[in-house]
Amino acid sequence: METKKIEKKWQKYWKENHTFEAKNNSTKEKYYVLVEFPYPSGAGLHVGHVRSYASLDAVARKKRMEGYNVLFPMGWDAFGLPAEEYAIKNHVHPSVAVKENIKTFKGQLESLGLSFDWSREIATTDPKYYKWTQWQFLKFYEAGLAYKAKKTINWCPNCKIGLANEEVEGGCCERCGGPIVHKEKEQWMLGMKQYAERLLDGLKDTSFQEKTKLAQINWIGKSTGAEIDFLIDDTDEKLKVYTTRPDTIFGVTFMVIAPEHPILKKLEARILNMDEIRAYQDFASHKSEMERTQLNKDKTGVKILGFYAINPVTKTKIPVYISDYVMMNYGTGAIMAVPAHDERDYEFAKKFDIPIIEVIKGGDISKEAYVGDGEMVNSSFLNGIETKQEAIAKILEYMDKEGIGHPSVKYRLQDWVFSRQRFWGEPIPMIKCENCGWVPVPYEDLPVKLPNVASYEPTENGESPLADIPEFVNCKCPKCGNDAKRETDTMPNWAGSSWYWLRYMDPHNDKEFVSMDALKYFGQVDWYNGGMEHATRHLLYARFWNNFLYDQGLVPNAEPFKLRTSHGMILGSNGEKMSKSKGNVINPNDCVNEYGADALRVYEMFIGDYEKEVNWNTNSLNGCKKFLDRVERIGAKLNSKTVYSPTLEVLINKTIKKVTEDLDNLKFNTAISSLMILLNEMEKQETITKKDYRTLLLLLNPMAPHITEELNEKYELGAKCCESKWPKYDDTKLIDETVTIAIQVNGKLRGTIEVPLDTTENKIQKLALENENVKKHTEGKEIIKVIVIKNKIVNIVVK
RNA sequence: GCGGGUAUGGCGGAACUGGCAGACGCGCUAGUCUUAGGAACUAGUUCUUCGGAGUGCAGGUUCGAUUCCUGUUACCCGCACCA
Repeated sequence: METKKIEKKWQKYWKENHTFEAKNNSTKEKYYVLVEFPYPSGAGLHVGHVRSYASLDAVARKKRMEGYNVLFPMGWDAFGLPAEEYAIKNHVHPSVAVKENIKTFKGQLESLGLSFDWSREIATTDPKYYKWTQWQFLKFYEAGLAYKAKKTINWCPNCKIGLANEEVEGGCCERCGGPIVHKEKEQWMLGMKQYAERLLDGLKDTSFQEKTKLAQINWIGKSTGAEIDFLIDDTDEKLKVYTTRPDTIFGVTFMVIAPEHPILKKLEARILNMDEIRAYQDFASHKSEMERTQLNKDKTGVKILGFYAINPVTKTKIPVYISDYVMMNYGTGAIMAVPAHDERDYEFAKKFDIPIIEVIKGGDISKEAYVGDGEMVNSSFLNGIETKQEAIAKILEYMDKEGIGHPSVKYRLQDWVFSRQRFWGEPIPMIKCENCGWVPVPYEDLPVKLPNVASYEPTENGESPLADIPEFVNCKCPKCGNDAKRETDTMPNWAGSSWYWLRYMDPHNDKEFVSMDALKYFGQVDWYNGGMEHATRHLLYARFWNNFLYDQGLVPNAEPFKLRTSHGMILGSNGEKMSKSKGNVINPNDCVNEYGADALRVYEMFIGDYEKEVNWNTNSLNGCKKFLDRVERIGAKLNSKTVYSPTLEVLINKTIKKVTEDLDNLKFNTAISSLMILLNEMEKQETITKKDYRTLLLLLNPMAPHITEELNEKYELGAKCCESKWPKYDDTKLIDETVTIAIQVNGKLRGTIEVPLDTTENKIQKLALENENVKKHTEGKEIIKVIVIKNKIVNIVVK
């Protein structure tokens, strides 16, 4: 039978027999394998998806054979801009395009024979799904963690959309690449910052790959320092600063506050150069994020005339500047500047001709700021202290006693901007009432559905297109019954993916977002694989969300994922990222048509180190096809015996061990190469036994599920592979009876000898010295030492 | 600037806990069979002046280093005026 028919045949069999459906009330131990669900783009499946799905499919299939009740689900992360843009152009509801795309994607995934449990398929755009996304938003709201705030946000003037920090790349919009500006806007926020420490700490309870943990730690950006109050002269007003170096307080010669700092408003009456300040504020806000970060060497700012700050330790008057190198959204939006020991402060001081006081010995402050450690000077009671830790401890003790400062911890992580001014997202289920303020949509009224309309363009003032739809906007206040208006912002793309793995556990439940029974049984995701590009954003949002649900008693574990792994990208054969414009895109469909799904799967697992990016190579795909053809052809050598061939027994046992371990350790490439080695050896035999062949097929089945089932059936070797037990190896049969021992002279290989296993060291040494070639290299030389490592190597040291 | 990673044949990559570097595959070469082959099979394939030399480079530890240590270079990724 030809490949295509075989593959269709087995795909049909699995579907009709519900072979891969996980059971919710199983007595078996569960194993939850999760791959990131795709955004169903019009372009269809990418070979990169296949790499991840095929590899984790092999894991899932093997775990099933090992006796686990495996949950391996798939769904669609289908909200997002492309569908909306398509809708704007063609005036069709985005759900229409999404439906089409899902159909294409699903067909492609099915043609690969991936063992997803399709009975649990979900889509974030399905009202039955986003009802519960909205429901969970209300939980955040009730807990005080969802709030509306006027925020200086990252605004993309091109997309007319507010972006989270996570969506800004180098000052540019991640989507359109255009520059980001700052804009004040009322936005729904989720209080993620409060969870910073938890998110940091929770990493200890996961076995994420180290690089993923580090990316998260970096992103959360914890820093330990102190908050110190500087009084403003002639007032009770305080300027609170955050610093990691309170020990340098005697070196403070000026202060800098962010241009948006509220104290400017408060002390407006005293400020003599308010015009100049306003002009600078204006200049800073119109500067794009790009300019603000990239031209970072050139410091700008304005000295505030009209008040001073008082150094709480030295009681000296200190001038205050505004400058955009201080950010309002980090720390307190104000810093104490120590130009002698901070590069940025140094540059600013040089530019504005501010004095520089050295308080730590070791550098040359006429040339640059010295940021290293050293002896404290010009610092009153700190003088003479040699280490940073000691100096910080002493000054903090002093500050605490005097009530002027205290230790403080800050995080880079910000609250999550949860509003988007877009149509194609989950409506935020809130209602604004003149009398009652913000009122949540009652639970029984969920979901707040997206309406059917003709135009999907954002409004000119940047509001969601929903704002232009009176039938959607106008409603009654659930509390007082008066006329009210619906929130027209929608949730960000990350919302639906922040809990989807939970819904898979109980996808058809219309009473609860997931039943507690299902949650308790399936617990955490055992193995979650996805792209490295999601190591910070998606993974942090998801962990935050799950930690919150845990605090609400809604899920039984704080951390959602035990293990997180990432696959490397697949690049075009020219080493560049696959893209239409470069003409190097490989379509998985074409590969399946020409080589078969099994060959594509095996190739993508064999292609190289799973975690590294790799160039596509169609020749190599063909090589994998040839391997499968050889597996098929060797069936002709079958004899009727049901034990292992003695000549193959050790190798088969070794191969079982290797494949078993490799599939658990992301080493898909060497798992396959070990099967190739086994096949090579089988081809050298006159005949092979049924047991030899069946073991090969069972081991290969997770990678190449169709052809192995077919051959297993054809030669009547036993139960269906997918319904059989994973082969076990015999520890006592892993070692060959003879070993080859290398003989070195002065560390250089001069010969090898074959000896029975566990030959004594004396005997080996004797044999080694008798070796002809070895003699040649030892003749006339003094043998100083002979090192014999049993079963391995001999090294003869001569002079 | 900070944090992390990588470096092995023509190519993708193997190598357990320090013990025969280059497994496995691609490509290439020669041959067999064929009307033909971009099929299949067989043999070979790190370089070499045939002494040796070889895992980015320079050292070190060791009987022995791709593996451990010190220094260094290149490239890749993440974060970045974060106080």
